[in-house]
Amino acid sequence: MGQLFGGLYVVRLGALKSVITHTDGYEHVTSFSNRGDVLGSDGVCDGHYWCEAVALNDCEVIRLPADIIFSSDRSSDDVERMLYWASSREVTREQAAITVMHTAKSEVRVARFILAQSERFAAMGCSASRFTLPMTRRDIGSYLSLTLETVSRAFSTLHQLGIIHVSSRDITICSMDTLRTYEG
Amino acid sequence: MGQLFGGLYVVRLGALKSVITHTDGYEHVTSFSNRGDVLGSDGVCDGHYWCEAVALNDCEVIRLPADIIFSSDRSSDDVERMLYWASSREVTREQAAITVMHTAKSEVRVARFILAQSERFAAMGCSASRFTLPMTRRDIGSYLSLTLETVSRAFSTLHQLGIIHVSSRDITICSMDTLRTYEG
DNA sequence: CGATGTTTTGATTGTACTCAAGAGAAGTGG
DNA sequence: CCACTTCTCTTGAGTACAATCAAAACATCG
Repeated sequence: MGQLFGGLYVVRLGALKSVITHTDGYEHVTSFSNRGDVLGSDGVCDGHYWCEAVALNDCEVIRLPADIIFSSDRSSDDVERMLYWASSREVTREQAAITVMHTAKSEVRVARFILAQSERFAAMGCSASRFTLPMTRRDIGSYLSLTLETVSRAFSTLHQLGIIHVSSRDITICSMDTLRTYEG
Repeated sequence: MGQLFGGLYVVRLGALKSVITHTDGYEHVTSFSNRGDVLGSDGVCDGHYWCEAVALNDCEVIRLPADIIFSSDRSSDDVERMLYWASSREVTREQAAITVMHTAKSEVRVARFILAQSERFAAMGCSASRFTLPMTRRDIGSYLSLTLETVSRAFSTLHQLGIIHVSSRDITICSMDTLRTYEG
């Protein structure tokens, strides 16, 4: 965080979280990254990274040096295109996160979060209905602007409603449709 | 909103708000813009504008066409630099907004908001301690993720504490230091 | 095994939302 | 100029929700 922009990073394996530490010590999780995601596009604008990436498990990350990305000969047009695409997706997710934060009920936020995770696992070729979350309840809470207790309670409620099955970080979605249409 | 990117816009006079309308009809005010601010940098990434700008009073806005900004000859380096600078500032403000949204108490959020407005008026050469807000309580609420009633109550509380003087949209900051250090 | 971190659950509290009503400001047309 | 409408703003009362404090079960790791 605050470091000079040195390039982009592509996640090849594992999961990470992006964290912004504010001056008052408060830490906010801004995003979770899986295989195929691009990290570091937050450093493109003014040449400094805004957030810090923390591995949630064993990771493998590939670095794309800045000079390759911004080479003056136009041999790297595809890289540049990818960069724009990545930062565009970042904006989309940020906006979506803000929307979710406004959605009143904590259970709905958590339901949407589980759904989003499910879709990302599916996109990686894994099961959409059974997966193990790589992050803690505290991380989820920070990401959704909730306390870890509230997140835990939301998981329990969704479990009791028979929508999902929860065993610590192992999640099984019992009724995908109910989860999708869940509005409290 | 959703329109093809056609360039950037510089505010020459007046005040505007940027609004994102979500699919469920919910409107969220993402920023307020004054003289000197740049609008439209949200459309750079994927070629479509994400939000809509609404004038809060009589405005004068200058358009910088896209082809001038992205001209292949490097005669427009200063424009390009301004573009990056503007989008960088956008990110900064967005991050700051997220932080403020996490600050628990509504009165603190409103206090910070008043302070930010004061600084922006000062930057425009106007008085930092006496100004008229161009936006409604509802707009402020949307921006700070509060209801208009809560915003109104926060103004009243800060008034009763003798920190500011409020008469509808006319604000007078009585004790700048107290406002700056206000933490509830 | 002890130590540390994570998760769950309970009880209580506080804050902001909701609903509601009225006052004030601003603009429209007779 | 004055009703009339339409916004905006304020204030009150009650409620709902998530935060907080607290404790115990569970997991992970050296």
